[in-house]
Amino acid sequence: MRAAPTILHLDMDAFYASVEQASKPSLRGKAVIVGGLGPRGVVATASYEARRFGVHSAMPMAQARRLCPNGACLIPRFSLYRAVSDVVMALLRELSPLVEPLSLDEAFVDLEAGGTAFDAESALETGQRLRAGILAATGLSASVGLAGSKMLAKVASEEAKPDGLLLIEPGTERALLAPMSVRTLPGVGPATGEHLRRAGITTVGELAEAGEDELVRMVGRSHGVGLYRMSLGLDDRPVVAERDAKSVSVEDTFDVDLHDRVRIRNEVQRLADRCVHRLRDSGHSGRTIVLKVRRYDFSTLTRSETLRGPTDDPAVVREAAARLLEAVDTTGGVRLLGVGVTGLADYTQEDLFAQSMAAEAAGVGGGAEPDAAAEAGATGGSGGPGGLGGPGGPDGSGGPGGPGGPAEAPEGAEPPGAPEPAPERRWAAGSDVRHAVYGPGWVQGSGVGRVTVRFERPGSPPGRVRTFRVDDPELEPSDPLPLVGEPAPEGTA
DNA sequence: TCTGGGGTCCTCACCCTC
DNA sequence: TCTGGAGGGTGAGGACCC
Repeated sequence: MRAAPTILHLDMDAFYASVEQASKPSLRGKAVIVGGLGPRGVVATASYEARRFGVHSAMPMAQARRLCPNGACLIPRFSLYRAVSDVVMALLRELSPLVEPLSLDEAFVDLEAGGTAFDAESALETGQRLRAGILAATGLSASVGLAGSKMLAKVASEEAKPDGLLLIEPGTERALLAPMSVRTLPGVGPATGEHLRRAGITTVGELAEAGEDELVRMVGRSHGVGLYRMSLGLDDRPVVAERDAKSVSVEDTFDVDLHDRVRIRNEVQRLADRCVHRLRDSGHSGRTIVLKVRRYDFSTLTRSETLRGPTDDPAVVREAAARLLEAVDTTGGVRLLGVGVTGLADYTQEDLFAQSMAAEAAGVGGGAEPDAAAEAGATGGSGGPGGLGGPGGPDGSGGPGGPGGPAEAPEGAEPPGAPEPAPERRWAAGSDVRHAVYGPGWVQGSGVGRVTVRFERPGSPPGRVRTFRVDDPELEPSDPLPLVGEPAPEGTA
């Protein structure tokens, strides 16, 4: 165990919701819920004001709305969160070269490696300075945990929330951890927590008393040994600055279950293309293609296929995904589809020989019916128009919550040859806009051909609300404004 | 009105090779 | 030649995290 508490864990408080409150002055001090707004959306983050109503992450958005009917429900704006996160991570890198980001709003820092702290006193000073720096640079509060290991530093920041700092002195770990819930420990989720609870173990102290052998018997070798060590406060995992990605995947949950086999095939192709796009963006190729299907009853299955060599060829990934789909029974409906690539290589040179061998081995182009044939025969295995029955035909539009996921068109109703009418502009709640006359603002709500915009910006007083037709030519989507640094011009709001 | 998206890691089963 | 075990690769699923 480390002698000095020089591992720092940073956790931004209710990050997405705090960014929204900072960027939308009228929401400060109010309940804000960020997440998917579609019928199957879930909460990504809730402000502390919303948490008082019982709203929390991963809760279905519909339930959150019931608990907190007056809360502002907004779609996430990842580009803005990423920009704010970049500012925070840059501050961390001034403290040490060893910064391990866990997500946009969390990171470990090895202060000793950076020479910024060597004992409790210097660590505390560094932590306070960091929190002040983050507040000045972003306007946001952060919680900091300091300890001799990653696990304890994370526990400390959790205890310090919100807007606090806590240092765990060496030697006090076991006493501090003992009364805490086993769920405090990383790696103990609902399933393991329930498993342990049934064995009469609910606290970290009871975990330590159970002993390593008993824990290994209960939850397996790897997990058992790790749990026992953590229950004693032992954790020697180093802070790792660079981690190689191991997989790339994309998935979509549909507002309404898909039944039509042709539509399902098309969605898989679309996902395969998106996945390859992401794969190429990251400079990787990959060898194993994974298809994920979540059925109407929430049961999830995966099918995978390993090629002879890595690929980033969209056609190869599409074909593999299509082959995998053929082996999956989708009768009853599909709520989610996903395509992923694992076994990543950091080179992208196409090994055509490997691909052709793999395709041959799998029977593609070698006499088995090609996918094009399936494409042409629109009946597939779904029994033709019977697939239309489905879930009672809700329109799936759900008002203004459009971009939450792919909206389900009426199945089997392919677009006719007639020219398509111009699609109605959709304004997602929370998204940034700019009006030619009133300037920057954000969408407060939209429906029945109208969109309501609040005109305010970071640093301005709470702004006025105005309503426009959704097709108002003077209203345009815009990029988010920075939270700090751009003074609000006179006359705003 | 139930349950997102993008990941990592672990376990187990099965097959094949040595 | 047969058999058993070790070990790697692959495929599938579960748990967990943010």
